[in-house]
Amino acid sequence: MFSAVESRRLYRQVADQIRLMIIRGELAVGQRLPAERELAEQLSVSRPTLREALIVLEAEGYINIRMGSGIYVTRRHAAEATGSEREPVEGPFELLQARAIIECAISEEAAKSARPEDIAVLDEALRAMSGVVEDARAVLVADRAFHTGIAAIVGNATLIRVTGEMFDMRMTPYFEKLASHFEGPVSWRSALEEHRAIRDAIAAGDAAGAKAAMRTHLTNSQKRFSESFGEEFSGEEGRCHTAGPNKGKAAT
Amino acid sequence: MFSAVESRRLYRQVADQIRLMIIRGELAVGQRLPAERELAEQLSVSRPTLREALIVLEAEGYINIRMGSGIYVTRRHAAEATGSEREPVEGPFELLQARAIIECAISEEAAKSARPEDIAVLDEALRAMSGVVEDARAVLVADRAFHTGIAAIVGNATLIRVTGEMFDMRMTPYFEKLASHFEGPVSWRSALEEHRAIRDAIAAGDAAGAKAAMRTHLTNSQKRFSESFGEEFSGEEGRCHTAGPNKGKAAT
DNA sequence: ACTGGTCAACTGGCCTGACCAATTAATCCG
DNA sequence: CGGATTAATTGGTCAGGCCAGTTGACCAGT
Repeated sequence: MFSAVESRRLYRQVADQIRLMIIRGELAVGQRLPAERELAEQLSVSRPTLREALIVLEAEGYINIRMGSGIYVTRRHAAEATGSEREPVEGPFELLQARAIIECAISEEAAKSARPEDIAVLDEALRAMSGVVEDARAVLVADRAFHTGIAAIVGNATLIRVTGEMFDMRMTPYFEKLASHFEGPVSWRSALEEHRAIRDAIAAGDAAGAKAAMRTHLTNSQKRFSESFGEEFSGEEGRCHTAGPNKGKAAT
Repeated sequence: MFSAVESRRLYRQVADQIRLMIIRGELAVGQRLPAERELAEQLSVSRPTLREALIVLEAEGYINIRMGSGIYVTRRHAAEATGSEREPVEGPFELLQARAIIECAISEEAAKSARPEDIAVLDEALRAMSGVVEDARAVLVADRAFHTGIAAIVGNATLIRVTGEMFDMRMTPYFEKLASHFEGPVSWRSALEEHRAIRDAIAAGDAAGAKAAMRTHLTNSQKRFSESFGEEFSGEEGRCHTAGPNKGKAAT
């Protein structure tokens, strides 16, 4: 296989260069870039080419172009604002943050309409989880059952599906590899206790309490994760596919 | 209010138009688009403008531009990159309820960390929407941009993706057929007003207000829907709390 | 008949230069 | 001093042109 050489289009080279400067922090967030005409001259390209590069960066969410005003740096990392999605999975911390926001709201809602039958479902999931804490695979099934069970209380299929899909994102090889470092009987038992707190709040019809308990749970999950991996990953810059059990630095 | 002059950037209108044609399947995947010069003439824009629109679509992954060869449609949905073609569509009311719960929480969070640049993005979406209220296609694009724009404020790619995916569920033939009965310039103008309220609350850093405004917006959407729904298909009852059988099943 | 090379038509990539429209700040007037 | 006006700045769009890569038809050599 002779790696098809892709002749880089000029506007892409320009976009790459500016994007790199933003990521490296050489262009501060909020800072205004030079005018298009000036920028084009500095980069030795024509204005249309420079504009095409800027449009790419705007589509990626790095900059914001305002008519008559100027070009401004909006964010430093690709938090993707426009659907130019990259890898199907986002970072672990990002995922947990999203789950915290969404599932907290769901728990709050669930507490308002929980019936005895719904609580029974949660109890079943808890019981199952307590019995398989040693089994890395089985415990995940029980964990998932608990979280989707909460969504099921609201009685909304979309919520159940979204909750399940977010949970399933950890079922990728990359996530499992990372998870194997911090998930263990000890951490699962902690998670189980937090689950019980959530269940109790929902059973009591305590919406605020359920929300808080869920937030505590997912925040702690995040904490357990970061502790096991140390600060090397705290930056959590993209898919560092650092194989190996030893926690090597994310060689990017 | 006075129908806001269409001051939208031209290349975005062009991009929106082509993107919608792709999403709707009017342009088949793999199909080659007309040459840039010809396309520009058909759309009554200059070639540079058309190019800028195409570059946006390429950055979003909808098309693939091969120099010397042509422009090809690569995929129909932005989310198709994951390869998972989802079909299990839930009911309209169910979807709106789920969005209400989830997007309320996101708005609440967004209000806590909104910066001027983020508000500028929302304003851009609002302005775009106000100019195309008459255009059933274009208004959807602006609507989507507003909702994902809020998620983008939090800076979490997962939230952006989930928000976008939920929105895109209305892009199915079934939903569009139903929507055609209740969506119109009048209802869109109401939605626009509600959007403005949400934007103002977020800009003011009012978390509770943002949450409430978003809930009002999606509740009203549901109301608008059900009113027209009732006229067309009178009799149909309480579909909004379906999912009865799901209530017992935790693991899906 | 098949292979390899040449060539012309087509298509995207890039440029120059200009004008329009929105924004912003300096300026003027009440 | 404050609001309205003007002028400079900046992004948005356009026109036309040239260059470079792609493609396929055509032709010479094996």
